[in-house]
Amino acid sequence: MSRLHRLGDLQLAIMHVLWASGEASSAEVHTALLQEHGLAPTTIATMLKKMEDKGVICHRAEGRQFIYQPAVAEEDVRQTMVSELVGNVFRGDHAALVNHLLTEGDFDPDELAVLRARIEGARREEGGSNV
Amino acid sequence: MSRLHRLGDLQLAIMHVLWASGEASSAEVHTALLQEHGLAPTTIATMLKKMEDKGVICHRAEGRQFIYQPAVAEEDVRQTMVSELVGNVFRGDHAALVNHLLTEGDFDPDELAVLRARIEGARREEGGSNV
DNA sequence: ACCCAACAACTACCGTGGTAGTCCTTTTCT
DNA sequence: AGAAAAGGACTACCACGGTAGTTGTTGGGT
Repeated sequence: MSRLHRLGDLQLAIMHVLWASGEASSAEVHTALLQEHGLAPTTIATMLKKMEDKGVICHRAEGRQFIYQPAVAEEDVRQTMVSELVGNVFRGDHAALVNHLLTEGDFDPDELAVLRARIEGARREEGGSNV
Repeated sequence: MSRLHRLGDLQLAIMHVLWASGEASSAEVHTALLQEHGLAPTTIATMLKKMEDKGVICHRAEGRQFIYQPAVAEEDVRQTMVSELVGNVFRGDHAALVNHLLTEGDFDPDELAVLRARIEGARREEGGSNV
């Protein structure tokens, strides 16, 4: 039932590296995040260890190196994080969040078209025969 | 420029009480949250103090009691929290979050209609004639 | 006048995210 | 073989959210 995966900023950044590349060594994650975060290699290694304890990633040894892989799907994490945001900030009103995004965000016409199509799809799915 | 207001779960729950009622004493906040959280009165009081230190609420003395008021707008907090979620979880792709919500969330037809209207509005504003 | 209840203040403690240093082992290069 | 580099293990620390007990003061009721 996809228990909740609440991740911190750095943890999410690391997960994105792993999701994108499928797997990566500590050093690879470090170099991937060096530009935006500029952290020490040991920081990444420590975080990877903590994340493995947490169960969101797992590792396999390759020679002396550890190769890490995601143990949770990006979709699951998104699910958890969005649910929590909706629950805590928007008091469970997910439509209010969409509204907020539409009001605040600058969407270009292409994105809006995609979203409109999505809504049409959801509407058909939801209402079924009668709408 | 509305610096970032990152709030925890309990802090958000407290803020909702204050936003809803305009102002409240520690005891009032406690009773308001008693059902869902069931926390000790001192816990609420401590949290209120920390939040005031943080600058998200302020208080005024009324007799021996402190009456707390929000010092940040709900919209500002939403802005911060959503921006952070979009940045950290969706890598800045706000449309992806809307997409996620449309895919995952169960919206009833009414909500969908409202959202569709919103999108139409945004589209006109964005791409169409000047506004 | 006195005692109790209310309430703020202070202190304490835990978990976790984030950051990093040091140490120990193993491999590799000279 | 011996030194250096690489990389995991262990330890340490800080900030902050969350949770709550203890203390001290003060105002109100009897």
